[in-house]
Amino acid sequence: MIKELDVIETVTSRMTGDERRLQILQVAIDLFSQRGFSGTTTKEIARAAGVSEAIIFRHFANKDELYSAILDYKACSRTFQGHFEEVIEKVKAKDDYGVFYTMALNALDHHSEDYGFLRLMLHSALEDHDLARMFFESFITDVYKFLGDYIRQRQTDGAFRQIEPNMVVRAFVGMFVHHSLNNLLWDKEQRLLKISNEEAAKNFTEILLRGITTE
Amino acid sequence: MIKELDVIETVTSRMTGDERRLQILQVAIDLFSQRGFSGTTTKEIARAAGVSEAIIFRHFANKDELYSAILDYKACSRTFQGHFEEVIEKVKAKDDYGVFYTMALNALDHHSEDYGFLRLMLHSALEDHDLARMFFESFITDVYKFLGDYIRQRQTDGAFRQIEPNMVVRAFVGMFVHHSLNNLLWDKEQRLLKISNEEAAKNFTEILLRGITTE
DNA sequence: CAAATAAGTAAGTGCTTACTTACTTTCTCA
DNA sequence: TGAGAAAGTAAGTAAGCACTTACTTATTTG
Repeated sequence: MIKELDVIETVTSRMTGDERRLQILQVAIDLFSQRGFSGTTTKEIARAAGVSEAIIFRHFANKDELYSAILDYKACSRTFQGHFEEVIEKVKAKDDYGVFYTMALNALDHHSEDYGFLRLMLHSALEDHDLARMFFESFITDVYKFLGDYIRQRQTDGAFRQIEPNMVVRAFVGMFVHHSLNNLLWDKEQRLLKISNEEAAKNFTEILLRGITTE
Repeated sequence: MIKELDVIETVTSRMTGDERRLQILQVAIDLFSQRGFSGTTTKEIARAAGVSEAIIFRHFANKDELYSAILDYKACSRTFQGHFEEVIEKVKAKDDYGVFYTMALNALDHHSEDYGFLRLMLHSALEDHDLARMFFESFITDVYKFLGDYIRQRQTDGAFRQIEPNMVVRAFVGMFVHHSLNNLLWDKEQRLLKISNEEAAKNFTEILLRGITTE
């Protein structure tokens, strides 16, 4: 009996400030990604976090600051980081297939395991929020620089045709981002194209590489 | 003096029911595409249409019906239709470059001249509204069928490699849709890649065709 | 162990929202 | 030309919104 009470007390026991703050933030991220900023009420967030509305405003001055806090959170937790490491080896080895395949597969896997992230980015981009701007500045530009540099190098090697490198990146990124977006937004049952991420990455990479290598 | 009054009266004169209904609808489409459904108030719509809020509810039973009416409007005005006609000639001539180039250029031009349309579709897809479903059913599936059939045919001709045709469509559509989305959402100043629609369509088509033709 | 501190709540506040009512102005045509 | 229909409005209403206040409970610590 005492044990059961203990368990309940543990489960139900109050959190420290930081714990609660983080939990509210995660709940908010989840809800914002589903319904967007203006589509989510503070009442809903409170309910989902299992607390009263007032404690949300103890941790965040207002609703906007809640949105802004996601920025720091995402910037620190760096979902974006560490995505290149695996690819860098392939770059050093000038393994064209490896570079593009790994890049695509990593992205596709990340998208399918955290599809809330894509939704959050789309919402914040449509709402013209800083979160989208930061994502662009800190990640998209990096991808273009990273892949662009590789393509430039392989062009001077004579391995790739002379095309504007960023054009090539745009084409390639487009393939797998559109694929994820398609499965997330329009064709959730994947009626048009049901395929594993590996298969998709393989096909995209093959199409691109044949498309840009010198014959 | 009388003339000036006349002009003012003409400009300010009351509309017929149908005219007003249509105008409200167009104003609503514009605002929904900017701010989304839950981010737009009926008061804002009324203000933008230059009428009192009450007349919105004379024409549309509630805010939801306003959203639904866009469905019929867009379905009738068929922004989607007539996009294939130009391509059909190229298909008949088995002009591979023409087919894909025209397809891409048409889409890119359409996106850049009506970028509100893309925003509206994204919003409604994120909000899981019927509008997005209809767009998918009536247009996206058509594109996949149309291009997919062409690819299948050219595969039996021995001109294209054996790849899942819808995979090829996904890759190609991805290139130009992502390009438009990128310019619309993340890189409005086109800092990463400033290029004409013609140039983009040309490059995308070349990459794809080299990627899928038999060597 | 008591006092300070921090986590928590119930019940509000005033403002905004979608939507209505009761009334006025303009147009149309018998 | 005048009555009826349709376009329009001003001024609401109740519910919902972001946010606050005044107070209660639990946890830490000198």
